[in-house]
Amino acid sequence: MTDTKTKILDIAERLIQTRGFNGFSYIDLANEIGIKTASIHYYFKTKDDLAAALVERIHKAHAEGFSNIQASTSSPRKRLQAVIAFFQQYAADGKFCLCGMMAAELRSVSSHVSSLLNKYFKDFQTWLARQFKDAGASDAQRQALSFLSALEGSLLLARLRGDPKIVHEALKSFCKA
Amino acid sequence: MTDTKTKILDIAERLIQTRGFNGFSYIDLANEIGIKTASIHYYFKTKDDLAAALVERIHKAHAEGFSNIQASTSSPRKRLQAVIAFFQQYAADGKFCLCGMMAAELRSVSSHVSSLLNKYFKDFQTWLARQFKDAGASDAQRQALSFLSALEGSLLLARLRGDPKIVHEALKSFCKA
DNA sequence: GTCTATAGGTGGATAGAC
DNA sequence: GTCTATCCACCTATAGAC
Repeated sequence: MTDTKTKILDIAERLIQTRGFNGFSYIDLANEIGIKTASIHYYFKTKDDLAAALVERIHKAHAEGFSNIQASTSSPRKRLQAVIAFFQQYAADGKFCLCGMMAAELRSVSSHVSSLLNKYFKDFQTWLARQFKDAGASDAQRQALSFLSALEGSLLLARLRGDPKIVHEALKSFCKA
Repeated sequence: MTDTKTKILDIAERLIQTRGFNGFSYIDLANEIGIKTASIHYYFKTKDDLAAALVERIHKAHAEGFSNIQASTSSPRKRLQAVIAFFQQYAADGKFCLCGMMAAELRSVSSHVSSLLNKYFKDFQTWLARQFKDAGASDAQRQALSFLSALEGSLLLARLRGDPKIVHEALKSFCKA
């Protein structure tokens, strides 16, 4: 049996990825878990605290995921392919990137959360840059920025069009060059 | 003196680009204009009607803008540069793309608005593909998709980091090849 | 930890007067 | 066209009992 705090995080993560931070409420969480909203406040005093916990949790999870890819996959191009496949699943599930969503709704979160989002994307870009550098690119940082941008943008378009393959299509060129 | 309906559209456009569709209310519009919320409902019966009008208006405006660039700018690469400069101004103003924002908040709008968003991006991609084709690319449609994705994603990152130049940086490679 | 109860605010939307 | 008045639903958050 999963504990309540984890349940809250799991459901909130899914709801933000599908509906956005301003598109769900504590009542949605409470109803799905079968508790009352007051109990959610016991774990996360404010909605912004919940947002911060979610960004930190997904930052950690993705960092571990990237680390695993680094260890298990031989070539930099194949590592990038693995990342694409992972995020394409978001689109297939009707989800957007959690941090991308919050970056869109930036004005609705505190500067603390905004700072956590910045850290998430900075680490993501650094990992990507390492792949491009290992592949022999001279402008690894810029390529990493382009890849990251195209990933976020293609997730938006893929969900809008109901076609997850768009993510792979938009990022294809980065794995060939 | 601008008429009320145009004022509503102008202010709503800015608020959606900065705060998102779920991040502003009829009271925000009414306060800025100096009227009451009931008067907003006279022009736009529901918030979704307002959303639809905004997507259609910006679709038309951007189509005309692209048409002007097509007529006034000689090379396809320079035309893409002009588009980048236009959207980079959004980031400089702390704004995201209106249609990108609504694509993120997709679950909060009707299927009618969702359909209008699809049309907007389809036309955008078609115009971009024409530029890549004119520049001699064999995979113009795919390049257009990559460009569009990177544009949307870089707008998110540029605003988050408070650095508009990121848009130009992320799209640089498309204007060089 | 979870509950009841409630505060206190904001949301979109409508009816009908002017 | 714009207003007043109002509805009713929803939201985040808190106090205090169990």
